[in-house]
Order: sequence, then structure tokens, then C-alpha cells
Amino acid sequence: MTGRTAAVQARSDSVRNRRLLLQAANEAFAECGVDVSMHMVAQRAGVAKGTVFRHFPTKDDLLAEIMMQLLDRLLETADRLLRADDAGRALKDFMGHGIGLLAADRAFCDVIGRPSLQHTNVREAIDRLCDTVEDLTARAREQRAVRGDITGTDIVLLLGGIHQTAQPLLDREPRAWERFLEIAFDGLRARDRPALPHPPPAQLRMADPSGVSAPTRT
Amino acid sequence: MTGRTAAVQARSDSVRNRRLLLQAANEAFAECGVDVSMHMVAQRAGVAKGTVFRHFPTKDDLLAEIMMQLLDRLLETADRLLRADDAGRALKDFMGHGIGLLAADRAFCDVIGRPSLQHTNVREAIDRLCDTVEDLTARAREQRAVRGDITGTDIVLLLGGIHQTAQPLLDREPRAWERFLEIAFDGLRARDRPALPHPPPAQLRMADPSGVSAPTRT
DNA sequence: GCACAACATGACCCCTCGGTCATCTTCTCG
DNA sequence: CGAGAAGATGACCGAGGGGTCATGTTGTGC
Repeated sequence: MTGRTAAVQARSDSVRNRRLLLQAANEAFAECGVDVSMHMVAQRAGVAKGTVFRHFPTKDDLLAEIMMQLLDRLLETADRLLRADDAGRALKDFMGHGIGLLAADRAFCDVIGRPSLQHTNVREAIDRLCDTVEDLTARAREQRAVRGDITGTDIVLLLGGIHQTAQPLLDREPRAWERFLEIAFDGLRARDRPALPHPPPAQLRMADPSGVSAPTRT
Repeated sequence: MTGRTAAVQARSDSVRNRRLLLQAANEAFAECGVDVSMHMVAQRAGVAKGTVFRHFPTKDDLLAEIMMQLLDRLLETADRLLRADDAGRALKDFMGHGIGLLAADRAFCDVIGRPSLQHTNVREAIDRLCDTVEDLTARAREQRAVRGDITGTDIVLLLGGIHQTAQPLLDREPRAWERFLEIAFDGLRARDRPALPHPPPAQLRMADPSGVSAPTRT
């Protein structure tokens, strides 16, 4: 997408460095979260700091590229699960997949958690993902696998929440989130219970052009 | 506890400034989390930066003092609820109280979320809180208000998780966490369900003298 | 009201971070 | 192989953070 379309041929060392950088950034972001320094990324890739900025003009650009890969894969999984027979199972599988990604990548948590720092295409990818989760949830609702007042937004929010719940246990038991996914899903499934407090949350929109929910905080 | 016990009398302006500082720091930490700068705190209190460091030698000292107030109040609530008749109701009330505090104080979330930066007395207070929650949970378990394989650690972890779930909705609906507390509690209550995956998590200990789980990351 | 200790102040130090750029190196093409 | 452009490098910049300290100010006991 970036190198060989036009007449200009990318130099071999440039291509190699770009690959090394993406790999190093992937690991560094996953381990340390978005606050990892560009110097650290450069060091991991075995190049100088300036080289990082030659390939990715800002830290946000680098982060966006990496997050897009993650989101694309997750979106692909969601699309595939949309065609499963057992919609309840599919929804739970999707949640497991998403939480697994969160558990393996601190930067992904940071990006999902606070929309403060973001590229437009990442925001749009997240919106697309929310749409698909809405569909997944609708199917589960129709098949009575979850209660009638659960929305896709509930599910999206629960992803971050369930991961956060299990996070202190991550060192000792990397898959501890399965326990809490089970508890949460039992709650989602509860029939014969009074209506939930508060109306179902409105759909989260990160990439609205009206600029209403622009980043406000530090 | 800090000023008037010994022979030395604290000067009036010093006492006033200390009060102003604690109040300002409370607000600043609550709004911006632990990453708020000491300069910001000083500004809010209407004093110079040096004054902050005269009263609190390090940022950690200031943060610890504020967190201790919060934890003491929460611990008091937990102790009171331990004497309620309906143990299930008491446990849920406690969770509501805790999540409400998390929703109102970003620094509290930060401190609970990652134990990286901490004073010993804060760690001990958290441990005491965990003990009390363990008791609260045991009573609820005995009264069959929650399933038999739920521990106090589950509950403590769920506090942060439920808050995190609702956090993106905080601006529009400050009490949105009630919806997710309801869902989670329905899950905790689920009878006739297969056993949860993974054994109940071991109790979290923040103040262990063996220094095993010392802060490792950045 | 005086003297002095305690206190308040903000310029300053050192550090880290994202980002820049003059300079040097290396790949590529003829 | 040689020229030249694309790429790599790391010293450097400004912002902002926690923390310090010489200096100026003020409350207090005599």
C-alpha cells in the first residue's frame, strides 16, 4: 500500500528498517502501552531515533498503523462469527477473542480505553467494529441467548471492563479473564430479572464529523 | 496527626496552606488522575510550588495522604455493612459505594488499577479493605446470595472492572455503572450453572514484606 | 515592637519526551 | 565504478515534569 505503486522504488534497507520498526513497535506498544518512548522503539528495532520519524512522521502515525492491523483482524473475526449458527456462542467467542487481544496488548487497552489520542481511520475502524458487534448482539438477542435489553454498546464496553477486572491476575494466570467472562455472560443471559437500570447506552461514535466529543482532557 | 502533638506549634498560615493544599490536591487528583502536575496542584491551592514540597516532600506523600482518606472512608463503610442482615444486599451496596468512588476520582482508579506507585500504609489499607470484602463475600455466600465459588478477590477485582465498563459513559450518565453492576451481580448470583473456569483467584496482597511483587514495569 | 525561626517563593537543576535537521552513509542505476 | 539521491544518524531543541534552595516574607513569643 505504501511502497511500490509509484515509479519510485523503495530502497532495500528502507524496506527492511520499516519492517523491523513495525515489529519492534508492535512488541514495545504491546508490552508497555502507548506511553513507551520513540527512543525505546528505535532501540528495539536497532535503528536511530531519526529513522523512526522518517518512516512515521509522528508517534500517532506509528501507533495508528499498528492499531489498524489489530482492529482489522478483530473486525475480520467479528464478520466471520456473524455467520455462525449459534449466535450466543458466537457473541461469547467474539468477546473472548477481543479480551484476549486486550490482555496481550497494553496499547490496545489504552487506545480503546480513552479516545484522547487518535487517527481518523482508527476511529472509523472502531466505529465499524461497533456496528458489527451491534449485529452480533442483535442476533444473540433474537435467539434469546442474551436478555432483550442488551445492546452492542453494552458488549463493547464489557470487553474493556472484563479485561480490566482480570488484569491484576494477568501475570499469574494469563487467561484469568475467562472466569469473569463467564460471570458476565451469566449476567447477560439472566432471564426472569427486573429491567436494568438506565436505558441501553447509545452507540459509541468516535469518528463523528461534528466534532462534539473531541478530546478534552490532558 | 501531624501538626500539634509535639512542643512545636504550627504557624497559622502553615496550617491554612496545608488545608488548602489537601483540598486542591483532592480535586486535582480526582479530576485528572495521578498524572496531574505538582505545579497544577500548587496553582489550584493558590500557593507556590515550593510550598507544596514543604508540606509533602514528594508527590507520592501527597497522593498517599489523599488516598488514605478515601480508603479509610471506604473501609468504614465496609465495616458497617458487615453488620447488616441481608448480606447479599450489603455486598451489592458496598460494590455500589466503591464503584461510585472510582467514578468520582480518577486518581483512585489509577492507584487501585496499577500498584506501581505506592506508600506502605496505602498498601496496607488496601489489604485491610480486601480482608473486609472477603468477610462481606463470605456472608453473602453463606446466605446463598452469590454462588459458592465467588471470593472476595472476585469482588474487589470486579469493582475496577465494572467502573471501567461504564467509564466511557461517565460524561453523559454519571451513574451508568449501575446498569453494569446489575448485570454483574446477576452473574454472581447465577445458580444452576457449571463451575467457573480457573480456581478462585488468590487473595491480592499489596504489602507483602517478601517484596516478590515489587513494581517491575515503567 | 523587636528578633528570629518558621514559612513561602519562584528561579533553577536535571531528566525525559516528541520532534528536527545538518551531516554522513549506503543503496541503486547507468 | 562512480555519481547522486534516498536514507540513516544522533546532537540538538523546546516543553514540561519532579524536586531543590538561596532569598525574601510573616507570624509569634518575649
